[in-house]
Amino acid sequence: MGHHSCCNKQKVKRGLWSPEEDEKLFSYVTNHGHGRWSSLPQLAGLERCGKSCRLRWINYLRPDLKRGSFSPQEASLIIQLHNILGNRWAQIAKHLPGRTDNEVKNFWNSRIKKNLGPHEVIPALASFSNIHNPSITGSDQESFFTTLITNPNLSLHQQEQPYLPSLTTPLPLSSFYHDDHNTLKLDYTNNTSNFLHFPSLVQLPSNYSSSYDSSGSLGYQPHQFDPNHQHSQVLNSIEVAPNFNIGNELIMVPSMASLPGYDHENLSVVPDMPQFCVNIDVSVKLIGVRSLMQSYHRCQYLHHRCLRTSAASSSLSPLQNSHLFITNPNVHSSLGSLSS
DNA sequence: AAAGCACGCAACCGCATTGAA
DNA sequence: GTTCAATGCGGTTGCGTGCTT
Repeated sequence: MGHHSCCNKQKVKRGLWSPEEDEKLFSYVTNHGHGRWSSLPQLAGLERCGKSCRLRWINYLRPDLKRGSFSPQEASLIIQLHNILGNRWAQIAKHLPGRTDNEVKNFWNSRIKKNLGPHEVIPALASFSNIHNPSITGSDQESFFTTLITNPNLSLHQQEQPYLPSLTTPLPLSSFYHDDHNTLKLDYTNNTSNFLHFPSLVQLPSNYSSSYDSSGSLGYQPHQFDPNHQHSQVLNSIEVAPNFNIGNELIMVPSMASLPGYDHENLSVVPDMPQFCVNIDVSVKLIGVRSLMQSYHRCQYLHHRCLRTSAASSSLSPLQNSHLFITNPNVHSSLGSLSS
C-alpha cells in the first residue's frame, strides 16, 4: 500500500493535525484561497500532502462548518436521503448545510445504521427500488409516497436531475385558458428542448375554491377560474386534471390523457412523439397520497410511452433518460430513474 | 485503580473522474 | 485520442476517550 503520488515527492507528516498546522493551513487558505492543493503544502509551509490538507480544510477548518451533534431533523433527512441516494454521502451532505460527507457517513455508520435492524427496511427504499415492479402495489406504493410526504424537508439539488434543464417555477394564472368546450387548458409553449417538460403543480390563489374530486374526474369549476384571462397567444395546450384543495391551496396536475399524442379512443399512445424524456413535477409539500399515486401512474404511462418512442426511433436516447421528479416549493427533487 | 472493551471521529487509502497538455 | 496529474469520493483504519468490569 503506497502513499499517493503527491505524498511520495516529499517528506510528509501523517496522523492528527496539530494546532500549529491548522493555523498555517487556515491562514494560507484564508489569504490565498485554495484550488491547487498539490502545491499548497509547500506554499503554506506544511509537511503534509495536498490531499491531507484538502481533507483537513473540508472536514474541519472550513468556516461554514456546523459543529455539534445532528439534530433530529437532520437525522430524519439523512435517513430519507439515504433511502433515495444510497451511500452517496457527498450528495447527501449537500442537503445539510454545514455538514460534510465524512460527518454524515460517520453519523450513519455509528448511529443510524445500527438502529435499523435487518428487518426494518425503510418503506421509501423498498418501494422505490421496486417502483417498476408490477407486483409492488397498493399499500407498498402508498407507503413510499407517504414517507416522502411526511418529510417536508426533502429536497434534492438540481444537479441530481441530470435531465432537467432548468428549475421549474409555478405557472402563473395566465398560463391557463378555457377552450371552446369550457375545458380548462394549460398553455404549452415552452417545450424548446428535448424535454417534454411538464409544468409544476400550479398553485392558485387561496380565494380560488374547488373541491377535490374523489372520483378522479375533472373536477375544476371553470367559472371560478380567471374569467378575464386572454389566451390569444396559446400555441399548444395540455388539459389539466384533476385539481383539489389542500388547506387553502389548489393543486393542479397535468392529466395523462392530455398528453400530445394520446389516443382518447384507444386509450393508447400515438408513437410518434418528438420528446423522449419527460419530467413530472409535483409538490411534495402540498400534495396528498392520492395525487402522488396518480402522478405515479402517469409516470408509468410515460415510461411506456418513452419505451415506445425510443423503439420507434433508433436515434433517440434509451429509456434511462426518463426520470420521475418530485419537487417541493424550494428545491427540486429527483427520485431516480424510471428505467428498470 | 487498572485493564479491557466499545464507540466516535479524524484521517488515510485506493479507485473513479476530470481536465489540461 | 491519449496520457497523466489533480481532485473528488466512499470505504476503511486506527487513535483517543469514556464506560464497564
